[in-house]
Parts: sequence; structure tokens; C-alpha cells
Amino acid sequence: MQSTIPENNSAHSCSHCAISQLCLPVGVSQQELAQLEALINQAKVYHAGDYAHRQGDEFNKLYAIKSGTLKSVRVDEFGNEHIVAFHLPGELVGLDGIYPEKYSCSVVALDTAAMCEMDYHKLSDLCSDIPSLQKQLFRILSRDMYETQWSTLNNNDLTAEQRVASFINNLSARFEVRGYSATQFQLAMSRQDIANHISLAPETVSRVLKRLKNNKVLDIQNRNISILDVEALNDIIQCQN
Amino acid sequence: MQSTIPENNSAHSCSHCAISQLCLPVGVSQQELAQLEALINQAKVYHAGDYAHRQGDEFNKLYAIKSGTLKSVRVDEFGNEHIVAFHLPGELVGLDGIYPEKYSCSVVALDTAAMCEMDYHKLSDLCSDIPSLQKQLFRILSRDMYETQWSTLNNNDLTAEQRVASFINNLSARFEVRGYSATQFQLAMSRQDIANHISLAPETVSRVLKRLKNNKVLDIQNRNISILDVEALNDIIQCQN
DNA sequence: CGACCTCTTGAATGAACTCAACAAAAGTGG
DNA sequence: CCACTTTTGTTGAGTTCATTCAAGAGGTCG
Repeated sequence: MQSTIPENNSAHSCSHCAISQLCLPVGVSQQELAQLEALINQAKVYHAGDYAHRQGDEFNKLYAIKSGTLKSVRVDEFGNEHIVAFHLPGELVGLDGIYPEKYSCSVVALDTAAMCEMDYHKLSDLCSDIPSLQKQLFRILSRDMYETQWSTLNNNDLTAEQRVASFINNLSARFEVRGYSATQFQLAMSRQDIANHISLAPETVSRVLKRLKNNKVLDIQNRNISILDVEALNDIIQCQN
Repeated sequence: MQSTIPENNSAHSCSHCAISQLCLPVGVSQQELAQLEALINQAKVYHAGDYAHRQGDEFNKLYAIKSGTLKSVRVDEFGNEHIVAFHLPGELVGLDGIYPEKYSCSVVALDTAAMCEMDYHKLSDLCSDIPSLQKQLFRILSRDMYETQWSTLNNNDLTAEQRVASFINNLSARFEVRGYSATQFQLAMSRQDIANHISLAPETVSRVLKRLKNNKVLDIQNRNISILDVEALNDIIQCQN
């Protein structure tokens, strides 16, 4: 399987990592950074389908995504799978395990992905010594909360077409922040995964994508997406009702 | 308007606060608690309809709910209001403002409510000195994230009946944790607010509640709810389809 | 007591779902 | 490398559940 985002082959060190400005080091000085690096393990590589951890496993590590795409999957009390989020480089994974002290999601690689691991308790101790690191972790937690709320809103009141458009638009923006094309990218996830995440039937996702293709809003070749008409895409999302 | 939860009239001090075991002081020692209390302002009282802060206001304070019920409301880019959450005593409000540095929701009292205020930056500084406080704030952020994710799942794949049952059940559990009856309580929010929060039309909420009343699962007198058949309520939520 | 707002009820509509079948791509083994 | 299997994605037809729209009932407050 082809990787959506080329793998980052820089040496193991935040200072040389391409996406450190999206990750924990934001606001942390050079000297302090060395302390942070000391508790980060060499990035581990995962292949499509590999699990970083499973729902219910004892919580101890956080993961920082260096490259690739992953999904957080939760099985609810009746056995239904829900894809809580898709994760891109620079994001921190595992934060939802802090409170319950066990992972509340399984994290699965969708393509070849690399993640740095760090012990949460050591990180938390280090935060006491490095206020800027603490602040950044608070910011990340707040941001993740905000983004979860946002995706809740989107999945509820919107039509199928708006949900799909909003999903594509969200991915596009996230690729752009990471320095990739906002208008051309490859989906790392299946139609079924998309459908699950935005709460639609897979058939509906398929139909909507076809309609967007017919209307020349998107070009779609399997999992390759080109956004042909950014404005039209936004109009669909913004369209009242 | 009658308050859902009786107001907590204890002196201004976490050590004497009835719900401190649900709030920031968890895990914090007596001595350290004094430092925390020093930066908490005297609880302010809000009446139904009062705003604690508005969406877009500069973020600076966090609020800890001492008594009463509030809602977090967000207006999206097209002007649609979404009730992101309802808040009960012991909960921390305003955390979603840390990352964007402005409040991303308006917080409105639904009945008479009292909240302690504290400066976020002072709290964050104090967290560097008091590791147990830092850990508790991390826990609270993680918990809120988890609960937001949970409510997302519930609002998506579930039928109208399941959403309403799940909403009632969730409130019931939260009242119970706070020492109130799990089976008899008063809703502080309107049907319209409930409908908005669980993404249904108000008419649908009304119809579902009527059905639950007819089926002797609930007794409903205006905003007074009695859960008559806890098992039946859980069965509705768990029901596969 | 009347005005206003919240809540309830009914009937018709419609958007997304289910189920079923088919098509295409990716993976497997001789 | 090609046939085979498996997985993933697409298409169509009929159904269902929640919505919309409209009207009426019940509370609440001046």
C-alpha cells in the first residue's frame, strides 16, 4: 500500500524532525528540548493494519506521529466499532487514556507510519520542570477537545453531502498545514472507514463521491482525490440545511 | 425557576466544598490546597439565562461549578446554535478556550448556579509547583475529551429513542455521582435544548418521551423525570440495530 | 386574566438506510 | 504471469425513520 505522506527519515531528534512545529516542542527552548528528547524512544514503524495499542490496554505511553496515517477505533458496549478520529503527522495519540488509565481506543496504522513513543508519567514529571512544555500539552489537550466537539457538530446536523464535503475539506486543510498539497492527496482510509467516521452507510459515501465527481467538484480515481472546485466544495458545506 | 440541584452554601474554600472530590483538588494535599484556594475567586452566582462568558471572548479564566446547571453553546460558521454540553457541579468550564485563546462556546446558566473563577495562567503556573494538581488537570482534560467522544458516538448511530434514553441515563448517572437521586430529578433544560444537544427535532423528543411514559419506562411531569424501569431504559440503549 | 412561550400532536414528505447484486481492485498461489 | 479468491467499492429498488409544517394544548408570568 502506498503511503499518503512520505516517511520522515530524519534522525531521531525533535530538533531535526520535520513536523516538530506541530508537535510537543512548540514553545520549548533548545536546552529544554534535549530533556524532552531524552525520554522519547526511537520512532517505531507500523505497517497498514498494525496496532500501536488496543482498547483496554493499560495506559502508559503517548505516541507522536512522525509520518503516516492512523485511526483511533473504539468498540462500544454493544460491539459496534466507531472510528473516533484519523491521525496525521504531528498529532499526539493516546491522550484519551490519561483519565481512565487505560486506552479507550485501539490505534491502527492505515499505511506505513512511524511514531515516537514516550512514557506519559515521565512526560508529566518533565512538564513540572518545563512550564512551556506543560503549557503545550495543555494546549494540545484543549485543541483535541475542540476538534472532537467540532466533528460532533459536523456529523449531526449535516446532510450526507455536507458531511462528505466537510470531511474532504478537513483533510485538505490538515494536509496543507503539514506542507502537502491541499488539492491533491491520497486517502489512506477505505470508503467504509470514512462512512463509519462520518456516520453514513458506505453506499451513501460512494454515491455522494460520485455526485461530487459528476459535478466536477472533485476528481476521484480510487483513493486519489483532486479538489477541482474549492469554492463549490465550501458552498456545499455552508449551504443552509 | 426552581434549581435542579440545591445550591451549595458552604464557605468559600475547596476544603469545605461539597463537590471538591469531583473537582480540581483531587489528589492535592491540604497544604497545597491552600495555594489553590488563594487563586480562586469567591463563587459568583448566575441566574437562568445569565452568561458566564461569550463565544469569542478573550480566554483567561476557568470556572468550577459549585452548584446549578449550565450549557455550553456554540454558534457555527453559518449561525446555527449547537449545545455542546450541559454542565453539572464539580465540572470545569472553559477548557476549550486554552488552545484558541478565546472561548469557543458561550456558557449560559439554565437555573441558579454558582461558579468559582480562577485565572488560567496562574493555575497553570501553580501546576508547575504542584505536580498532583497538574496531573488532575491533565486527567480532567482527558476525561472531557473522552466524554465528548462518547457523546459523539451516541448522537450518530443511535435511533431517536436510543438517544433520548441515553441522554436520560447519562444525566441520571451524573446526578448519582453527585449524591442526588439517580431515578428522580428535574431537567434544568428545555425540550428544545435537549433536542438540539442530541440532534433531534423538538417534536421527536416530545414524541419519544411520551412513548417512554406510555411504556412505563419513565414518569414525566413537565420537567420532572422519574425513571420507573432502569432495565427497560438500558435495554432501549443497548438494543441492537 | 390574557399574552407569550414551551410543549405536544397529527399528517405528509423526504433523505439516508437496508438488502441484494454486481464490478473492480488487490492479494494469493500454482 | 495468469487464474483464482478475497476484499473493497459501486449501483439500483424499496423501505423506514425522523423531519417538516401546521395547528392546538398547556404552563408561566406580567
